[in-house]
Amino acid sequence: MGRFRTIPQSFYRRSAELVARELLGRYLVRDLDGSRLVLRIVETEAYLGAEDRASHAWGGRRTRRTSALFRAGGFAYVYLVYGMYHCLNAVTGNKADGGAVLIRAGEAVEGDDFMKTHRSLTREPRPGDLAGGPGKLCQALAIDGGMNGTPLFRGPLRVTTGREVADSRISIGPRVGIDYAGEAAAWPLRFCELDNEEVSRPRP
DNA sequence: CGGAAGATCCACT
DNA sequence: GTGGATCTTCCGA
Repeated sequence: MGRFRTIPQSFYRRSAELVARELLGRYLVRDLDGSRLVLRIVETEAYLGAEDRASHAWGGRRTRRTSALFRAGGFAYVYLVYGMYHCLNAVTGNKADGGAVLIRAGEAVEGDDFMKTHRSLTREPRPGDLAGGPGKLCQALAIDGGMNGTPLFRGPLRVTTGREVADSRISIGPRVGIDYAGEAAAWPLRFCELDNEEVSRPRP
């Protein structure tokens, strides 16, 4: 039995809020060209689906872009933001729920040299440089739209067990970059490991 | 069919 | 702290 044991699909078939909290401390493993890159997840955000104005599934709208979001929990939802960066989500709940967890930041555990290359960093990485934000994280692991809809419970991009982060070590705050979402903008659905340097700005 | 906006990041002042 | 990059997607006309 290896160090990184893949988490089964059933883990994701629960509420986005719960999955977001419990993804902290788990490992995101990426197989690429015979190498293995591993990030420990330190920041997530839950998106609740139809009732959540910040969610791409708001109002139940289902478009070409968001179709993966309406699958059963456990699949990746990857989309392009601002024409330049990709964001990785884990779909949660049951089919057609529209819930998801945005994986916002991680700390490198294996393969940091590859991540550094993927991020086009020349100098020595400072805290947050490698994967301290959703766009950076996807660059570090070479994740793009081609991984949209792929399973996270098997295959070249997957989530594995890891030491659980205690409640007392989790800070909770409003989500980032969703000021347009009205009331939902204030909902406490962002989860970070307390005092972790890789967490993105603004630090809660 | 046009326009606006976006779950971001970086360089610059 | 501010603005620019960059382009797909979506909605309204």
